[in-house]
Amino acid sequence: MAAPTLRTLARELGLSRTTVSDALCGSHRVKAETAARVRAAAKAAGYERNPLTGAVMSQLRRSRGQQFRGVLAAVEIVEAVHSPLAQRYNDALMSGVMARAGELGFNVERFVVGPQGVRLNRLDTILHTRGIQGLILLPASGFPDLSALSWHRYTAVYADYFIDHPPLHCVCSDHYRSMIALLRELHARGYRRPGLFMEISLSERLQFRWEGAFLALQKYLPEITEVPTLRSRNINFETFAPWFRKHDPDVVIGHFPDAMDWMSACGAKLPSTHGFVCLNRLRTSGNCACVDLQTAQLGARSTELVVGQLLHNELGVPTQPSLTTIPARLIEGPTLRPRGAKPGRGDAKPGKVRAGATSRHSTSEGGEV
Amino acid sequence: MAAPTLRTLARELGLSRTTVSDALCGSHRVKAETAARVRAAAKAAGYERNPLTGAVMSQLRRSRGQQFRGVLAAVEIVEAVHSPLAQRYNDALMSGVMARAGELGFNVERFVVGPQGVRLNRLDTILHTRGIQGLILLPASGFPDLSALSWHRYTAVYADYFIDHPPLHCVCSDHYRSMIALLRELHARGYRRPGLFMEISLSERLQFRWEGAFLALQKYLPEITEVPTLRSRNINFETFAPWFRKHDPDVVIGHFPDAMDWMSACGAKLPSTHGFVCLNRLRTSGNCACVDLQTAQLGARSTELVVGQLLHNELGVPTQPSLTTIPARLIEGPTLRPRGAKPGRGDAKPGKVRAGATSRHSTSEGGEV
DNA sequence: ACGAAAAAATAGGACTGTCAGATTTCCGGG
DNA sequence: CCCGGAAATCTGACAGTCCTATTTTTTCGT
Repeated sequence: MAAPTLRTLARELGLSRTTVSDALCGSHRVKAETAARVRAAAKAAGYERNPLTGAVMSQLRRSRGQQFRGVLAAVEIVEAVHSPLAQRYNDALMSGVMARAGELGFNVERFVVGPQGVRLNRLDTILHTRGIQGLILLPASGFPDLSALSWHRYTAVYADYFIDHPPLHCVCSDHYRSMIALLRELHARGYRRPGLFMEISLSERLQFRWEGAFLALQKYLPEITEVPTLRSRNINFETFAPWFRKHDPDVVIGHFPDAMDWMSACGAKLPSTHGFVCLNRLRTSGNCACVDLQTAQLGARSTELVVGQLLHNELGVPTQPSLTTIPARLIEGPTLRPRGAKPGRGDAKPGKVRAGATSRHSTSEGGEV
Repeated sequence: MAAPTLRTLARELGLSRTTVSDALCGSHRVKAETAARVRAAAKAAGYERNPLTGAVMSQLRRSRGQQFRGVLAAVEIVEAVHSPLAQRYNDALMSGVMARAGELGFNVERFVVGPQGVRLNRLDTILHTRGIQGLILLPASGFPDLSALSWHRYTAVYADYFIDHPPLHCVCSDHYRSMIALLRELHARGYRRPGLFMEISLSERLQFRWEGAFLALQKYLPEITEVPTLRSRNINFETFAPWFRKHDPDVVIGHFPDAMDWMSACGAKLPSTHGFVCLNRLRTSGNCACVDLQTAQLGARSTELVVGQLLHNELGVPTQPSLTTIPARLIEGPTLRPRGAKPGRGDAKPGKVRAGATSRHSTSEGGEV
């Protein structure tokens, strides 16, 4: 006897194929009693749905007609005040989200949760009544808890490193790899005493990824003089200057562009005697070399993930959350000497990558930082 | 305007959809003149046939709706000999790939590229004639170059950290975060002198992620005594014993289970005086605590990514490659004392996590390692 | 030159599972 | 008894293929 199909099964049961399909997918549109009956019959008949056909049919049915496919929610969780930087970061993310969502046929609506916006259970209601199923959660300070939402109705991505309530897929910049690539590039330009300053709160938030990569590569790059990291709760001229004067790094890496002034005040000339790289482009005003975290790309990829799951009807919390990362890019600026230029001081040799295993890495990842 | 389909095109041309389909497939059943006319119209209308739908329909028609499945290729690139460990790793990946592929309606075929298998351009031909479009590339040693394949025909994922020829999406274990979580867990169990040994080649391959996380957390965990990492081209008893005797770590972390013997030979008792964690479960024989890299999950996620792109007809090299990671898990074993147990030596205090920011991390990521 | 048979070209039907929208069934209140 | 609304169920349309049916064209013997 031939393998049973949806239609065969439906005829046997005296139901329509749709009802059978819905019943087997656990749709709420079917009466529980009927669904049970269908499942029993399917099991008895040895029916197995063809998942590939199902996927093809699904996208077929959806793509029919006009372009508009639905609405995504961009959810911002604001506990207290929102720093201007966080706001700029979220705006950059959103530009990527909107662009890709538009390409994929979705509209995006922004919601703010917290004291200044709606409460969580109110959001749940709004999303439900509006029929919104796809959520993009913008980075929140601390450890946001969204477990109160009815997750069986939504599919979501958190645009930051980690969320545990509930454990969702995350999308974030690849800080670790970016630091590795940055140091390799600086090394190739002849810098031999890279120094890193870092506020402890920032470092903790990223699980020390900037610093971990920095510490590891200090050990592995050839001819490096290890400059200890300046680690502090509060980085300002008073904490920076003694560290800079004592260890005299030939290139300084850190989050605050103010460091350029501090370096100058200590007698450094940029870029002739010393270099500087800011770790976040959004903090700069375009007057120094910096790392572009590719924020818009992150937003775009987040959107792709959510839409992909939406189109396959994958709602709820994922069984195994994953983290998707995108490498950052080095933006050139007047605070770094280019490749091949002569170092400004005697203790470093002209920038040429040494042969060996590391140089192969350097070649393969040279374009990005 | 909606995307043109076979039927729209046929109506425009005043032909039946069958004729159009045959014409586009270059069937001899259609008059050459008609075929040319159809191809011109298809190009003008921007018609693109959905190959996956085509495959589904074809098999559906032939096999009377039996269980049709698409096909994915799992490609193994073997330069010379394949170490037993690499083989076991790939097999574990494959089990995850096969399982998820089955759920999604795909069969998987394994191909071996290299001296022992087919050449790259031969693979290209095979995949083309078989109509295979989805590729899962298993980890290869070194820096594999697959740019010779006709990438406009395929969508692929590399199941390792990085590939640049061509730059594809990658899926890999999150070694960095796993080390962070592992150290937090060891700290919570009262260990205060963690020591890491690492072969340089291994470390380089992973871009020092194990070590980077280790170095960073040594700085940030409270009450830690920093034990320098044992770093060597070749780790054996002769290199291990002096390091172990000199620094006396209270828990040793590394890839080789042999270290347990070396520790015993130096007078250590596991787990009463010292602990040990192997960094790769596949290297152990189940007699020690170890880190499970979640290999099957990685295979599953890789498959999801490839299938997702296939269903959306997204072929070719991605515009922006991304890296997807999954955290590893700590597997308990007789070489670690449990949480709350008393340390075996006087220099460490009972295992209680200190209050503060780090403890929140520890709580939120405690389950995984 | 004509008609029948052969050949070539094109058209039709059936097949899968899904989803939006239509239709039917059910139930309580007026 | 009927109306309104909700719940449950059904209908139709959709993709590309391939086998078969139908139409059109060509061939060829008389």
